[in-house]
Amino acid sequence: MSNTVPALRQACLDEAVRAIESDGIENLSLRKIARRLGVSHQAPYKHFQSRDHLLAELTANVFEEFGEFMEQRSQQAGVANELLGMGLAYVEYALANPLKYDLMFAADSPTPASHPVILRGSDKCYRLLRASLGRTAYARRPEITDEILERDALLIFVLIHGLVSALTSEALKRMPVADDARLHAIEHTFARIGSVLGSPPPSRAELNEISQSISQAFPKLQGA
Amino acid sequence: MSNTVPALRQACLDEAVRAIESDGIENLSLRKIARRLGVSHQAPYKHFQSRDHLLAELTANVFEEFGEFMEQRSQQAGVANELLGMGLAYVEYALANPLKYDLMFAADSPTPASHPVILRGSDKCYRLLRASLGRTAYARRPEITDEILERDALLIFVLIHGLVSALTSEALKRMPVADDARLHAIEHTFARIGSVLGSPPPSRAELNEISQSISQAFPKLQGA
DNA sequence: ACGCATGGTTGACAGTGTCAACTTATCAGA
DNA sequence: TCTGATAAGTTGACACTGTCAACCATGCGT
Repeated sequence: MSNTVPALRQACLDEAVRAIESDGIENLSLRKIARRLGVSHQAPYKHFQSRDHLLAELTANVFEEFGEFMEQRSQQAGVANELLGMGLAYVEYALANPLKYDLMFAADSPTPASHPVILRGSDKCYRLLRASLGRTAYARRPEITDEILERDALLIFVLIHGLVSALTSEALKRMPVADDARLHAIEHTFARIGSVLGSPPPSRAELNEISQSISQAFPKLQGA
Repeated sequence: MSNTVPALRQACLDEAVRAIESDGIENLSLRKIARRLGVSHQAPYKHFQSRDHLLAELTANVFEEFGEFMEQRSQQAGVANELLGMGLAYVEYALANPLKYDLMFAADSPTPASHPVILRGSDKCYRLLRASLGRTAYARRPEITDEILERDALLIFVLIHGLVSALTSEALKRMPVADDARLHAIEHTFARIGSVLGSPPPSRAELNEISQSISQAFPKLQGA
């Protein structure tokens, strides 16, 4: 077959995620990968034009994994809680894989605009959110036009992304945020998402639903 | 005087922000700074233990600048609009200085937890937000306990930080977000902050106030 | 049998952070 | 005034990085 993927290419990608997760993303070095794979320092360059191209490929893969994770979780949650399930999956994935999350959304190194490969996975993620939002009761309210729905989809992303970003930001860890606020950040955020969309505050029962889902998804709220 | 700050030290810091703003933060090199200042490659090390120590110092300065900017703007806005003024100042500063913003909040390189210098400025920023929130009508509602206020302060930070982060993220620039939603993201977010805090939706007049402040702060919504 | 693309090699170059050692100059205290 | 220490700046080296260039093997289509 002419389309078999060379083994080394995949091995590089695999080793790269291991390296990133142990040494951090900006300490990733193609030479180190080559060394660990017992191969010459130039071998990876036969499969990736440059370090950034490898990063971009990796990012695309992570986006796909991320999207699949969210899709699966939101389906498991059932129609009524689809959006909540997806949101929690988002946070769960991000907190469990902070470096992969950085790969996707950190402004700096990994994702120059010149690597369209990345679209492969990132498109899907956003469509997932919008589609899910479109299926909620909220979307059936008469005043919710397509335009408003689009704006609110972005707003929800902003909120959840901000939550994750704040929870993993080194800066915020050091700010004088009350411990209670930090501990309940996820719960509090999800409890207020309805209000953001103009729904009445959640009922006692809905709040319990949320708390329960959260304590299930985050048995131990992450430490360092 | 024994406490005069060496000129080279300040020159390094100044040159560093210039370098960062032209070449990006991870391309900052102490050697390049030394070269541009016409000085040997080791001279900066007499003033900064390591590259990261310089970055940390820089970050502390930026945090202070950021805090002062927000404080000033929120005072200008007057008591009634203090919080709105501060929020807009936050976004304005971040969009005008994306690399400085990264310096403060990017997870990766600049801010290892081992550089307590940074607290110097970051503490103040958060206290500013909480104090400002504490002076609003919202805070005088009987059901708003200290605990809730703390949680909401964090929630507001999450929302605004997420907004900025989304607007500057390379990933999001490429996602299939509707143009209208992107263009009105700031406006939409601020229009909904009240709802997040459980206030009734803003009146027509309040919405106009917001739009006006925004178009004043962002004469041209930023391009690339 | 030939040629040639593919995947691999070694070698070099410029650039980086950082350690170490050497040179000054400045300034305090004897 | 001499002395010595300390701060500020120098040169030199080392290990590391990404990447260019050239070379070598293998295997496949003509």
